Amino acid sequence: MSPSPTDRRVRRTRELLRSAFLSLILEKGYDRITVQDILDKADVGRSTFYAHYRDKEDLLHAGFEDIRAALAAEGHASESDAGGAGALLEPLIVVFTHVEAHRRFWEPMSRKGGTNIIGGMLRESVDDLVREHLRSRFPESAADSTQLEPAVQFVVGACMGLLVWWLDHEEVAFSAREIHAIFGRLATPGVERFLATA
Amino acid sequence: MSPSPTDRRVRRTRELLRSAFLSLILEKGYDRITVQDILDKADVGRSTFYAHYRDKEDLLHAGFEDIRAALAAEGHASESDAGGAGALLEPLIVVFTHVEAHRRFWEPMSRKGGTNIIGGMLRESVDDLVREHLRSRFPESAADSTQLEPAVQFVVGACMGLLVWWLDHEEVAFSAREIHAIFGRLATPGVERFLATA
DNA sequence: CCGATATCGAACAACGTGTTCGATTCTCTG
DNA sequence: CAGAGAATCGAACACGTTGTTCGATATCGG
Repeated sequence: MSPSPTDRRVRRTRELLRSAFLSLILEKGYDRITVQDILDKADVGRSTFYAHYRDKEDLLHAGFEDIRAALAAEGHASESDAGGAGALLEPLIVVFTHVEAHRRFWEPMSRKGGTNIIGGMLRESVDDLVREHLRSRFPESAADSTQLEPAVQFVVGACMGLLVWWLDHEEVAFSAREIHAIFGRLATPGVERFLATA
Repeated sequence: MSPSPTDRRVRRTRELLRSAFLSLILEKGYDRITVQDILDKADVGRSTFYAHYRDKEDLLHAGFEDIRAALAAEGHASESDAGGAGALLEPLIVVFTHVEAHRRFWEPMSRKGGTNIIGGMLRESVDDLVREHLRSRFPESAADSTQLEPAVQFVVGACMGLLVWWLDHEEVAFSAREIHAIFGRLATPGVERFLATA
């Protein structure tokens, strides 16, 4: 993806920007961050920023690659562990544990107003995970995308719905395992029935 | 909500702004609209706009009240029709038919980048609908909000997921009734099991 | 050491926002 | 229908943000 640049200055600059951006997200949320904020905190010249990234969102995408890759990897691991044995949707536990571990980062996702970019990126990862998982579990149904896709969108939407609510209500204090169990109980029966009848 | 103003000028101005705004949404999507765009199309003075609305979003909310009310009303009607008899989640058909009827308006909701405000407003309506419906169907479970809420968020998320996908893929060509049926098949079993065991 | 390259930083143009205020026009009421 | 009150106009303004440019300077890799 990003073939580590040879020049030390480039590495330095990108690292400064990336970490400044991250801490700003934790501190005030993505929407309220201004390019100037990033410049100040990273102590990097304005023109330098635009020499590396097109804009704020570009920087976000670049920085998000790590998280995305990590999630996908965990997903695959959990996938092959379970083989085809475990409960349907069991592999999605990685999403919940991941979000639990990076709660501070993902919390802004649930903010009512403003852009949903951060949530959108998590959604993409979940989307990939779910689609691949369902495809491998129901090879016959998977051929017909008007059969598989609705199920995928249904599961992803439901999952994101629960995630956002979970993040937004710290007082609820479910563990990742608990909320995932609830998700499983709610989603599994319908999805199984829907896709089993190929 | 908005106690129809007595002064004709006020009514006129608000109507001009509202309809200009709506046609702009249809034409270029919420995000790309500028206050100046609205002013030009409505042929209204700048200061006049700010005399009525705090900003773009305020205008959106005001204009959205109609849709919101309509949806809630349809929901209630469909609710009492079914009594407690019909299939669980049957009343949600109104959401799908509504979106189908106003496809042009809701389509921007599925745009990847940018704000999700429009979708958020639809979500709020669906949220109300679902919560009230589930509450009336499962009075015992409803008492415990850690029981009811996850189910609500699950259903709303799943519904929105399907809606967005549906809007985004005109080529799929499901009717409102069909997509709602799919939704029902996917959601009903899990929700019923989850909430029945009070 | 040196040529190439990255960074700096100030200045700039463009755009969007929201406010102000005096002049003008319209409406409701008595 | 007159006139007090209220709404509208519109231009100007201050402000913040964005993305670009360019010459001077610092730093790198070979």
